[in-house]
Amino acid sequence: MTASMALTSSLEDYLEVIYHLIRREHEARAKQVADELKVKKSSVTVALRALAKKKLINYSPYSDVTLTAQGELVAEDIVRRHETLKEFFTTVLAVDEEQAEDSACKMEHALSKDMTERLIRFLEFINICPRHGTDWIEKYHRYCGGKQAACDCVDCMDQTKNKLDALPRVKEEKESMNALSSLEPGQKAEIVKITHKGFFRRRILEMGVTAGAVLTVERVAPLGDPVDIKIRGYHLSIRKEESKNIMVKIIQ
Amino acid sequence: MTASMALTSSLEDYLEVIYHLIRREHEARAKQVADELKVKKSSVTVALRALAKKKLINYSPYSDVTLTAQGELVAEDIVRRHETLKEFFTTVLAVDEEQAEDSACKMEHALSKDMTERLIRFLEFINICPRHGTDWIEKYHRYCGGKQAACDCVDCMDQTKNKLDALPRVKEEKESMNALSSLEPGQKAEIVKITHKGFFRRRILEMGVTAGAVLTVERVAPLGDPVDIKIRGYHLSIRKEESKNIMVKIIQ
DNA sequence: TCTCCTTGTTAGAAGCGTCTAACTTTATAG
DNA sequence: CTATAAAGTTAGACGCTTCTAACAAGGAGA
Ligand SMILES: [Mn+2]
Ligand SMILES: [Mn+2]
Ligand SMILES: [Mn+2]
Ligand SMILES: [Mn+2]
Repeated sequence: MTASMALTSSLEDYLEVIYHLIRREHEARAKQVADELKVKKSSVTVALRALAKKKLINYSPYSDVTLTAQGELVAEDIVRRHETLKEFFTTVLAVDEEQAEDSACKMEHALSKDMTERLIRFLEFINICPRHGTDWIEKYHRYCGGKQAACDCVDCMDQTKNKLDALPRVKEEKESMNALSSLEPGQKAEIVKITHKGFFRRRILEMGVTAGAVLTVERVAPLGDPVDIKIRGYHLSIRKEESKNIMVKIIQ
Repeated sequence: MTASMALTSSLEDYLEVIYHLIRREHEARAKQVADELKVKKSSVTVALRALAKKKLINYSPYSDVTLTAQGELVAEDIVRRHETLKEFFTTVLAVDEEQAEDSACKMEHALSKDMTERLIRFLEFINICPRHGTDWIEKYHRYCGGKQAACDCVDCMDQTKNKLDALPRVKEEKESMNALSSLEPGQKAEIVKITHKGFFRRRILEMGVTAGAVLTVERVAPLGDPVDIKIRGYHLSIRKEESKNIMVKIIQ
């Protein structure tokens, strides 16, 4: 509405890969996008510019890519379509992982909102329905494998009825990655990524502030500036501005 | 193997439309292809050249298009994928005709041989299995419609077992269109299409040999030349060469 | 601080599929 | 047989996606 027609299949795929990279690797770099999609780096540059123009990613040359709020929504939608198709292919058609993945990623671009929801409902139904359950789909697979003409309907009513509470809706549980600046005194966290560049990056790396290191927040000054932390036995004072670029994962 | 990599989605769609036009209208003309695919005539010309280069159609400028043996096979394959997907969408997901058609035609290009067969087996299974039959899928539709949490499993074993012989595999029954030259004396047929051009076409049209007219073969001379027919009350003698270009549908 | 390797960008090209505009061929109706 | 309409083709263009080749930036180690 504000801008930008629907995405092309190609751009959807770029966005999807960026989404996964951020989830998996904590950052999306052009090289990785290129590798995933098996295209050359220069093609990625073009695509990134297109996605940025549509306000789906934050992109400036030489720096890594993040998703805008809009981009996040669109990416989640694409992934949903992808996953839904893939689940149908693997659990119902018993297609192997690789082909399911492959076909899903080609077809996802043509799966409407409505059909996605219907397909999800269908997959749910297969899992939930107490009469046919997983068992039913297994019968189908046997029917495919052997030449058995139809199913051997004897054990029917005595099927598990308590499969209802086992319905495995994937809950996505977002990777909890925060900026150090957002922590409260007393909290413990593991450093995941330092997004600083140049001089300051080198300085804090030298002081032991590296990915994987565990820190504890000691004190936070009134307006959040500075933040005192304990790391590798030392005490360290970091300015708020700088602590925003240190990404951590909270530890209980 | 002999030539030509896999077709692009676009070319598959052109081929598919040509196939349907020949079945439905007895000939495929560029204009109709353009209308079906909602593209301009000039785009069709380009596509036809591409398909001809791949030896899937017989094409020469200004004349109508036919499928080669190869093209027929490929087209049938495309249609099979299309129909399979569409059937899944309509009968299982209960998607409306138009959207099913639309999505099927976009996704068909990414459905492998293997997956098509699996999907066909799945649709068969749903129809055949004596335990769940059509009823099962109807339950699914009710489950979608109302908020009913699962199905009401009471009438189970006593389901129709004789649905096996009602399995509705579409048998395709090819439209029987023959050349007049292939008929035996005594046979009756309706004229479907006259593929002659120019002078001769005008002449026989004037004599009442027009699409829709019904004729009876009276005599066929020793080597098939000439063929005597009765049409609109008149008798007519047509040379064998010329009767090859008069397409008819046999009437019992 | 300097050097070199990796990562990223730019420029220019190509293939595909489509379009518009102008032209040619074929069919049809007097 | 001729005039006109319809169908088909050609030429030139554009957008999208990708590529290759050459160049630029950034970072890690000497
Ligand atoms: Mn995809
Ligand atoms: Mn995908
Ligand atoms: Mn299609
Ligand atoms: Mn189709």
